[in-house]
Amino acid sequence: MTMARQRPTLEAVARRAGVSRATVSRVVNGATTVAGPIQEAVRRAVRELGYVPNQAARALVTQRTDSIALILPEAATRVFSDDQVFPGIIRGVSQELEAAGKQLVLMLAGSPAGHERVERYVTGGHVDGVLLASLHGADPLPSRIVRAGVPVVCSGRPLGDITVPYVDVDHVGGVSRAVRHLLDSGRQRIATIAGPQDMVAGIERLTGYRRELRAAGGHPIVAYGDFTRESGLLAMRQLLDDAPDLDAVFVASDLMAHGALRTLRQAGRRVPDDVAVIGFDDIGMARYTDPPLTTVRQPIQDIGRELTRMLLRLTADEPTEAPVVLSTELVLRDSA
Amino acid sequence: MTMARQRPTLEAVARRAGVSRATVSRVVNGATTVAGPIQEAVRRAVRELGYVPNQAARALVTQRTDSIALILPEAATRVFSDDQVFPGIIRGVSQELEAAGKQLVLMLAGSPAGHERVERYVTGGHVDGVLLASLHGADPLPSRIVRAGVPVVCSGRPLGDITVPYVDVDHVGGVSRAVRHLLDSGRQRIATIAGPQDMVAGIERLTGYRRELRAAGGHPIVAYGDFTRESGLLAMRQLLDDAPDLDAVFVASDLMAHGALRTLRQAGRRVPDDVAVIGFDDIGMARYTDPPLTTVRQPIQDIGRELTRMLLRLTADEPTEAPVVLSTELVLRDSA
DNA sequence: TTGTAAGCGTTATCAT
DNA sequence: ATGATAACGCTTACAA
Repeated sequence: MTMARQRPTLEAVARRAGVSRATVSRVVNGATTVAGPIQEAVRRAVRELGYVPNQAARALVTQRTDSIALILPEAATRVFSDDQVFPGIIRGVSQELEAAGKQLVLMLAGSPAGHERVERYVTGGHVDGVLLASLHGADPLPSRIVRAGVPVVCSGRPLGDITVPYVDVDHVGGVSRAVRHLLDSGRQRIATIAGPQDMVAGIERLTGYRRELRAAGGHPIVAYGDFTRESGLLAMRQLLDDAPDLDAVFVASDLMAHGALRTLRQAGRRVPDDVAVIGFDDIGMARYTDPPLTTVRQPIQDIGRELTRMLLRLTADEPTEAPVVLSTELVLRDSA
Repeated sequence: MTMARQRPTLEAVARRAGVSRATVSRVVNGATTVAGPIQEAVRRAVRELGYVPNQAARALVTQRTDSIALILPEAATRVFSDDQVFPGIIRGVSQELEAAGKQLVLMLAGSPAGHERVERYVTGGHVDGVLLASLHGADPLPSRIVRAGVPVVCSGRPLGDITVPYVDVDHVGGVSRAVRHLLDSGRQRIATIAGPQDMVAGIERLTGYRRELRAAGGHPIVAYGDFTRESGLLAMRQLLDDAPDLDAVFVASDLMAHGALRTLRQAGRRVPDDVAVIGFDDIGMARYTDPPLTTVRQPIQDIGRELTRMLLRLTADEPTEAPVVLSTELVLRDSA
């Protein structure tokens, strides 16, 4: 039943329609220079034979594949958690790609082996360009891909290599505003739950906290998480241990903030009365926590869109792109 | 900076190493028939030039791409929710594919346009085979892809076309056990929150409930959800409205069960004392609900692995595969 | 407007 | 063991 039938080629269609291969190619690719009746005949032959162009052959000559890879150097479990940041980016990317008629190819690369295979895949010419998000440390992947002549755009400033075009958000500015808000509302002992320090987002948000606090003569109190809810829950416990007198905490992601909220409740601290909490991201969930979360909003979906637009320009051979930094905004709800 | 340098070809490597293209090809593909020193020279040339084989050219002649598509006809938001079923399948698929040295290409197709592009992509020869999950209604996609000569395996029996190989779980058996357990523990008014009726999983689980209940002379009480937590929450409300005297509910997914639990608490019903609850899936979260959820376990990751093994056999031209049905098991925790 | 023919970068089949 | 050379299926000058 499956019967892997020989796929019909241009040649076959041409014979059936009684024209040349070139003409069939023209019709298939929507050229306007083909006479009406002949177009009709070709289309019929295509339909009857169930012809679909062989992409490998087409790519070989055009040097284009009309698809774009989005690489996430993360394990499946991580990407598909309830952290709505990845989905937001993916949605933005999908939208722009859809509009451009390009296909999105999503690739996860948790393991080192996966990392390598992904590199071979994209440098092997399977895609016209690459979007890279959630980079850890000074990952050599971006510069490797660039060196292979494949256009790349990163989400978040890449740590090692500054020459790769990227889209990022104003982490420091957003965090500063958050900490200042805490300060302005009279908080004295402001702690933070920082993100992983091998990722720009983690680093920058901690920098923003430190900078603003120092400017106010405050004393940093830091615990670290990895952007997961569980890690936020744990980090908050540690914070409570280290500094039982804290009265505010800036948490580097909403998901971690959610975990922190749980710990605070278990510890009998009222939010925001005893402890004010501010998150970062403004994912959908932030409205539904108890109490609703005050947070630094980053335009997640716009990141995906901007990334994609930049990459499409790059693949269209437009000149090198300057980094784009999107702005963040403090969203006041009830937790601070 | 980006300088889309001409990618070096086999030809270039051959010239540099002072050998023929054929020899380079042999070395690159790990043939053992090449003399040591020559191998060395070729490898050096490859390194110096940064040569990477052009996959389009290779695919054109070998008719293989060494990559497999996993298509999810769902929007990004849906796939990347906190329903851990998708990730589980993806993880299983990744494992098997990794072992086989094949690349996973994940494709989401929420919109009709996306649907069509995905079809063109896979029938265009970008991949050696296709895994299809989360099919809705009598989606023509599987048979279309089969007709194009590309091997396909579906997760869940496809609704329209029975001729496509698939892997599924014993929904009916699992649900029967769950309902029987409820009956055996003396429950009298057993309701259900069913899944979407355009998906096998939704249909079969409802069938299991109906069948078992009817056998016991019971009276079905049904509300419908779409496998999301929110829909479970709503459906439970409706159930409480329709049948305030219910004392048990079988919910067709753990995520919906989680929503239902919330509604029950809000309504002041104690679980399991007033109302017993049984879910389906046994995702990680099921241990952490309050109370921990009794549920029908399906081996999610194994589904992914089995799917992949089956597809790999198919692409290796082994004969048509009979459907595989994995068994389910009732996991007793505290909610029933 | 249509056809002819030259590649695109590999692999694979022959010879040598 | 190595090298010519013919495909693979398509696009695209260039001719007609």
